[in-house]
Amino acid sequence: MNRKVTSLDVALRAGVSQSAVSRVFSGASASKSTQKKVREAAEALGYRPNRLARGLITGRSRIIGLVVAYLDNQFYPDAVERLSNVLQEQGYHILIFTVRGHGEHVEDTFNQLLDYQVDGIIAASVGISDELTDKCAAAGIPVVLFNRGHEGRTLSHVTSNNRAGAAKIAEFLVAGGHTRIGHVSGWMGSTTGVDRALGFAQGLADAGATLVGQEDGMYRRDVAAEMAEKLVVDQGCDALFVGNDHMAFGVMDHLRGTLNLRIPDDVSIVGYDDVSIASWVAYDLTTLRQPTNRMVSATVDTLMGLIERTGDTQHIEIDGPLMIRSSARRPKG
Amino acid sequence: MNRKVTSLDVALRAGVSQSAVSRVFSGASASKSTQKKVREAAEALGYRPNRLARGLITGRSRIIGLVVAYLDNQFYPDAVERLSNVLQEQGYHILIFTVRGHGEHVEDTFNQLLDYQVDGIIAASVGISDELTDKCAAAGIPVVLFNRGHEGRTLSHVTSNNRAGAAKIAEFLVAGGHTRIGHVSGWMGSTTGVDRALGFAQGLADAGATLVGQEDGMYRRDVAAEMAEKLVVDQGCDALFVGNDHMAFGVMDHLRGTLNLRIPDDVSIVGYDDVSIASWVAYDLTTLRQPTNRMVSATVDTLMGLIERTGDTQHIEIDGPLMIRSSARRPKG
DNA sequence: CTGAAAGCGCTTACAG
DNA sequence: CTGAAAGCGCTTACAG
Repeated sequence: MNRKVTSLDVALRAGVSQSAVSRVFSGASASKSTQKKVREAAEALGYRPNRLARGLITGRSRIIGLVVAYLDNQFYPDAVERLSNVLQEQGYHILIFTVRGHGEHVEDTFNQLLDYQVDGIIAASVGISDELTDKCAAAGIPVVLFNRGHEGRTLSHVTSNNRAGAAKIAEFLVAGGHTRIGHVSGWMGSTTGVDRALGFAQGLADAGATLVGQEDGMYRRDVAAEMAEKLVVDQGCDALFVGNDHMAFGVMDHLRGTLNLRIPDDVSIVGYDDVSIASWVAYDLTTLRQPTNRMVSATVDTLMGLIERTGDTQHIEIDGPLMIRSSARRPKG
Repeated sequence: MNRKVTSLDVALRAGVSQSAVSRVFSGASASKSTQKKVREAAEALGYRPNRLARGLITGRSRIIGLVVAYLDNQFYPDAVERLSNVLQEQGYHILIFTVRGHGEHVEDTFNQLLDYQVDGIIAASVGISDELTDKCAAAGIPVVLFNRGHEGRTLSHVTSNNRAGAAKIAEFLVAGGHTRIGHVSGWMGSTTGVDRALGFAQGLADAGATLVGQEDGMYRRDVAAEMAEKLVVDQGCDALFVGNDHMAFGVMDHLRGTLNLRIPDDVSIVGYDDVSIASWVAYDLTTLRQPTNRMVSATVDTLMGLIERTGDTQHIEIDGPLMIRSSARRPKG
């Protein structure tokens, strides 16, 4: 294994100074002839600038820390892929940290992220404490929450319009003629879970209906299935809004497979996210689509604005459409 | 935003030299009293060592580059999560690069990875050209292929035993009484696709059966569905081995949803991977389980051995069990 | 054990 | 435009 080739090696071969080499690769001014000599020497030697060294001096690592949980919920790998693509286009790369959903180790994770001198942090599906917010602020590292809101006004966040979306679902279910409507919520320790539950309740109220029951599905298939059974069997619900698609699939499997109920004949099911599985015929789930592409763009734009100090803290909510499929009874006419 | 706190700040406050601070944090020798003074000062100042600076001098970034495609196939996010967890335990972190499945941009991706001075590279579901292999070797960066083999002997790789696994499936299908057996293969441009096809053909031959037809599913749901239709409708297959679960779900959806066939009554379907969706009752897919945990451990162990120069190139194939569920007819008795 | 010094591979004022 | 020099925040021989 050969010694690493550095800018000095290139300089020697090209017959210019090391600074000249640096200038060529950092896009600073350099004459055509210097450019040419340097590029040829670099090519011959297989030289590429060391980004860590560059980062040390510029204070920009071009690394974005991404904290993510729930990778078994297809929404997240999909979002990670799109975030990665958009960030790569801008010359940034993702250092990924996986955590459990309910907030353990998040602090430790953030510390490690800061050690790596990331230029910014995207926290997907993870809540952030005030201390952590302060610490990042003190370190000058901008944070954007993806698919999670934040109580305070200090952190940027990008979500779909969870309240409006859930209200749309409520309206749809009532219009479908359902009278015993229940909600298997997302984890009520998350803003997303809370906002969807709030919006749903409000939507029902606006349509003159009431919620028969609500249980916390904890974003888990098994828990959601159990809660759905409680709502349907014990409380006689004939329609369920399930807080995300991932849980909704578990609910459908349990209702059909174990309880032998028909969907939507016996129970209507509506989810939230519109992950690609939702359109698979085995589920054909009616669900509110999260506008992932626009959420991703907004997240990256916000983060870049913060990093480059051209933008400010943003709280963005994007409306998504209801994807009407066959898992829930459709309104007549 | 405060200026970054450095080891010098800590040294000043603790009344020791900057080297002493460094020693405390790098675990080199330091007296109890120095340790104490430094830790207190660091705590008070909120100091944490800059890993980039450390990496510059040690030549170890503690970053592992992970190149991955097909994130819509649940096998990969699952593997990424486990790789990330195991690596994190060892003090490494993952810089993630997403690429398309069929090998474009892989070269560019690797270059960027090298720019970041990664200590090693894991390529999941990505093939590597010989030039790329050489380049990484020249840079002294070890590469381990995950879930892909490699023609040459120079690259380490970890897979399940694709041939044995596929042979096991062939045996199972023949024992189930099927006589018209087809294969929707994984992309034949990948070693995984090829090995499974080879093993399947061999398994059939060993069981005294022959393959009715084989089509390339390209690891895509839609393509696989189309090829399955060809095999079943045009060639009268009554059993299909589909090269991975992700395609198998697409095939099942198409067969049941569009062609109105019953599984396994009309057609038996067997997949490969045993992603968690496979056990969902909507599919209940008979499939060969990839031993993901062991593959991940083997991958990380191999990579660590290479990085620390304590280990050698490895070619590891791990056997996985056939998970018998209801998507394929079971042998009698 | 500990401090002063050199150096990792770059970027960036500063003169010329 | 270009080179010499300082410096980013660390680690690590080298003396003491």
